[in-house]
Order: sequence, then C-alpha cells, then structure tokens
Amino acid sequence: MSISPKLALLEEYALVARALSAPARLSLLEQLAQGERGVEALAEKTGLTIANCSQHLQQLRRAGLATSRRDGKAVIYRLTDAKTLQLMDLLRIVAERNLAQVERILRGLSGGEDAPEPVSRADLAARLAEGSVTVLDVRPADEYAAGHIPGALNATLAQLEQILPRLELDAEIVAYCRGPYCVYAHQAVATLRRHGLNARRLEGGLPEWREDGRPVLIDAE
Amino acid sequence: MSISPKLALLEEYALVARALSAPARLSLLEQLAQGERGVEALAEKTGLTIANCSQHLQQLRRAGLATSRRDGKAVIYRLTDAKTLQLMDLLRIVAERNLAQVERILRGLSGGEDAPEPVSRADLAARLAEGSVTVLDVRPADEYAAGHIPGALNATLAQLEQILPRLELDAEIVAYCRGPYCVYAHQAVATLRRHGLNARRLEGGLPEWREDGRPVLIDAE
DNA sequence: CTATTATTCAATCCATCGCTTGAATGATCT
DNA sequence: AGATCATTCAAGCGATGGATTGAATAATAG
Repeated sequence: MSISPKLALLEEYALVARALSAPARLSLLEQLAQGERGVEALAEKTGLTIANCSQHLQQLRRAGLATSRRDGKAVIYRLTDAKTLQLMDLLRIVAERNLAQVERILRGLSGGEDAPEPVSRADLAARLAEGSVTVLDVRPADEYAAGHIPGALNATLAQLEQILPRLELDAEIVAYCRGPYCVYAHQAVATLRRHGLNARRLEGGLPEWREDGRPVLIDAE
Repeated sequence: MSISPKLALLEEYALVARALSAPARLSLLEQLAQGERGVEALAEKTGLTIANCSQHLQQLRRAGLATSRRDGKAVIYRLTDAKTLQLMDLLRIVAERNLAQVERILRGLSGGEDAPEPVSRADLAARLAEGSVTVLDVRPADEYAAGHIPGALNATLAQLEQILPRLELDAEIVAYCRGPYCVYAHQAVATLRRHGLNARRLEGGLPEWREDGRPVLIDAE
C-alpha cells in the first residue's frame, strides 16, 4: 500500500459506486429497500441463480450498502441505512434529468400519453385522512402482505382489469409500488387512464413512505 | 431493444454509477466541482494523458454528470448541476460510514492524533463576520486565484511551515481545500496541530461553500 | 452422527474497461 | 489556404467483472 492516501480514498469511493454499477445489484437493492430478505428469496425475485445472487450480495456488503446477519441456516440481508436509499434515489434523479434514453423509456411506459405529475407523499397522507382517494398497491401479493399503506387495495398489473369494476369512477386513484426503480405504478396508471379513470402515481414507493415515518400495515400470517 | 423497460432503466442508472466507479473520473469530478475547465488543464491537474482524460470526460458526459461547450479551439467541461455534487458527497458519506478501510486512511492522514470535529459552513460564516477566526486555503495558488473564501490565506502543504510565523497562536484556524474528496485540509490540520496551533477543518470544501450561496472572491487576472 | 438445507467458495469463460499509441477532426491565426 | 493547436477517434493490450458450474461450509433435523 505505497499509493497515496488520496488515491486510496478515491479507490474506496469508487468501490461503492461500482457496487451500484450492475443492473442485477440495483435490482437486489430495490428488493432490499422493501425489507430484509434471505438469499433464496432475493434470487427468486430477481431471477438470478442462487450462487450469482450470493456473489452480488457480497459485493453490496463489501461496499457498505448492505449488511447481513444469520438466522438459523439462512443469511438475511438488509440495507445498511437510509443513506443507501438516498444514493439509489439520487442515481435515479440524475439519470432522469440528464439522460435522454431514460425519458424515452419512461414515456414508453406511460403508453405515449403524457403522464400527470406524481402525488407527493405528504399530499397522499392528507387526502387519505379525509378519505378522498383510493390507493392502489401494484405489487405481488407477498410483498403487499409484508407491508403496505393502510387502506390500499392490492392488484398486480395482470389482475388490474379484474378489479376495475370495484373502483369508483369519480374518486382519484393513487398507485404505488416498490419504490426507487419501480415501473409497475407507471404502467398501472397508464392502464387505468386508458380506461378513463383518474389515476396518478405516488412519488416514490413503499420504502420512501416508510422512511418518512408514515404508517405501514403488516398482514398477520 | 427487446429487453424489458425495467431492465433498460436499470441499465441507465447503472451507467451513471459506472461513471463514478473509476478513481480517475472521481478525481476529474473533484476538479470540475471547483469550476469549469478545459481538457488540457484537467489532464494536467489529474496526471492523466490528454487522450485518456478526454475519454474519461466523455464517459462523464454520457452519464449526464458533466456537460461540455466549445470555446474557441478548446472544449470546456463542467458539472451538469448540483445533483452531481450531491452524488459525490453521498458516495463519500456512505464510504466513510461503512468502510473500515476509509476510516483507517483518514486516521492516517490526521497523523494518528484524533482530529477534532470539522467546523460547519454556517459556523465559519458567523465567525468570519465577527473576525474571530483565521481561514486557510490549502490549495495550489491557481485554484485559490480562481475563487476562494474572502479573507482566506493561501498556502500549499509545502508552504505551510513558512507561513507559521504569520499565524496568531491564540486565534482558531479553519482549513479548507477542494471539497468532496479533498485530503489537503486533513493534512494541514494535522501539521498545524503538531505545531501547537488550534486548527480545525471546514466541513466540505470550496464547491460546497459556493453551493450554499456564500461569498467567493475571485482574483483579477 | 448423518442427512438436509441454505449459503458461500473456487475455477472457468467471455465481455468489457482502462490505458497507450498514433492518426484524424475542428477551430483559429497568419 | 496552410499551419497550428486542442481535442477526439480508433485499434490493441492487459486486467477486471459477471455468469455458470460444481464442490465446500454451516446450521439444523432426524
């Protein structure tokens, strides 16, 4: 270690950034943002093989973005702290602001229609209190069960058409999903609007909502 | 482009992170944080060859972290916006919090002594107003000339011993340098304290100071 | 103690990255 | 226009990273 301390520091910062530089790991972080999980569950959700998933998780741990603990024979990973979430968010913001490609993809998700501005979390909280809004959780049932906004309906994109009749035509619908890198809510809003419903996206997803200290309902098992 | 939009988005976010994953590029960003600069000047400051520097800069541009404009035959690069600075800062914070290696390096910079807490920018501003502090800019003369905190003395580490006599023994000294990844201020504080002076580091460097909207003095050419 | 389950390690292959070198482009100056 | 200067491009090399496979480790169950 005869290199300059300055370079040594930059190497360490670069290590953190490199951990964020693979889509597979961003996908894992998105899952971890929702709550701690074992390796197998993460592999399942992200479509990675177990061994590959394990290696990516170890890189996240080495970079200080995630930590792990043992629970019986399973190893449970979770985000180190809220800074990791902030880092993911900032990454997304910079990309959305400055990369034309991202704008194009997001436009595609909204089905060509110009999507309305997202609803802020504070706004949603206020309107939930007065009951003037329907909240829709567009995630798989198991993730919904592990924690969701109180009063939210749950439906995946595939189930969306079926629950349309249950939605009131006049009430505004606010859809949310996993958070930083979620695309389900975008797609759900596009579908709902095509059916003439007044739908908007929540700013951020469940992890951000929880991070704000707002109530999260966990289903009993 | 038959891959899912979700994966396409993650690829874009990963592109931004990857741009931050090489020490050479972090070094370039540190320079750019101080103000816009031409390719040659950047290559000189970072010790990269011109061609190599140019390629790194193009990666930063592709990731949306930097932008460029032409000025005569020179191409001038600058940070896209304050978000880039935030991203750099968050990267550093995560590394400092969670990586043991970083703590070790920083301890080494402080010469083994436990360094005092840095001074916040608000504190320094207040104490500058009442004149109860000496500010020391530990950067090369050209960077000092391009913008510095009003009233600050300028001395590189090498020159530090020479100006010691000019420093009052009782006044507190606050040292600062380039900012996010600066190490000069750490070293300067260590040196000054070994000489029995009451020195502390400024939180962040000149870019953060400027970003706060605080006064920056630029020397006439 | 052995079997089972969950995770990690080790070795391999292929793709990509970073750096170097030398040529090409683009704008200015005479 | 030709010369000059700053920057970029293009090709090649060595090193590193991500995915796959199969074996090794750790904790629990029988």
